[in-house]
Amino acid sequence: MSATNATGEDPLAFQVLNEIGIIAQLSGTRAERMLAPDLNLSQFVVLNHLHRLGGESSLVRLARAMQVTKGAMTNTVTRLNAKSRVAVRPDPSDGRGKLVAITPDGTAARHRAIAILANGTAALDTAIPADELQALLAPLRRLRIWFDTNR
Amino acid sequence: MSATNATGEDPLAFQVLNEIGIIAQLSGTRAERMLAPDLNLSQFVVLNHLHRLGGESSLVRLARAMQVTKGAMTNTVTRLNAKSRVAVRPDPSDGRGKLVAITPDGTAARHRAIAILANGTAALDTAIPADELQALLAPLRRLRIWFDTNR
DNA sequence: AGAAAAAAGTTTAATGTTAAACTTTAATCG
DNA sequence: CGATTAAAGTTTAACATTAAACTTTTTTCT
Repeated sequence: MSATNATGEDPLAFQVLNEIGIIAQLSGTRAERMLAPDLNLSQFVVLNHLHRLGGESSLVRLARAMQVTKGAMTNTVTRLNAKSRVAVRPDPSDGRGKLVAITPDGTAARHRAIAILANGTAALDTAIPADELQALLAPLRRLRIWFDTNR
Repeated sequence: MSATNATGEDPLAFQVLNEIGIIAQLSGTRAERMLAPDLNLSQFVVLNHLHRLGGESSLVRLARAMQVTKGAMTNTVTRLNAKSRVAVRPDPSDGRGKLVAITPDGTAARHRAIAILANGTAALDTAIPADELQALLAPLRRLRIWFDTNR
């Protein structure tokens, strides 16, 4: 059984994942460049998550949400904490745990980042119609959920 | 002007790129795990590219095609060469350049990798209908081309 | 209650990446 | 031509990440 079909093309799933991989890399490095040197992308994603959450979260929950290891999250939170963009306190109900919350400084940094990134994708919004982006969203979510479930 | 709309949601482009980023990460680490320790993903992508190309390519062209730096490609090609999966020779028409070609060993490694990866996404093919994947392809290509053009 | 297992977080070594400096060769242009 | 500029490739330092070992605390089980 060959993985390439009669036309010599890669299987459909490969093609889709290949496009997704390239887009992720290009948009990721683009975002990194736009945010640097104030924030890196990992730090922004954590701030954004905490902002949406509204409250506190633990390191392990953050690591799971961001799909990184606990060690990587230790690193990211340590750097955010060093710039007072998050506040970290011991979990009063669990001696092992810590609780991480976004600070006013962190909220301000997130706000600046959102403005920068939105500005950076403004041209995209004009190049690709909103309904086309909208149509992508549901299937992409299904894909993401599948990978998230089957790992 | 705020980047979040009246419902408090992220802008559409953010949501799409966020899903894409997560899928890329999950599918990438999945592929890495499946290929290890024989190949890593970068090496596979280079072999796959050279196979499709059919001929030789230079380091810089490979680096551009894979969207990585020249340094990263030096690293990847050096490792592939060490396992005789590519052959490297000086470019006869340019004293600075090198030409990289896939070897029979490289073709075999690629073939094994394709089989492994196709097997790994077989479940995906049953979970997500082919026409849904097919429908994703064109808009994703447009997105990829936009990011590729505007960097 | 006590022992064993699991979970939260940190640390370490290894890996792969980028950006930038550098060497060598080719192309440009005055 | 000769000098400058650009391009191909390598090397280096810095950085983010992972996997795995480790410590501390909590949960589970008998």
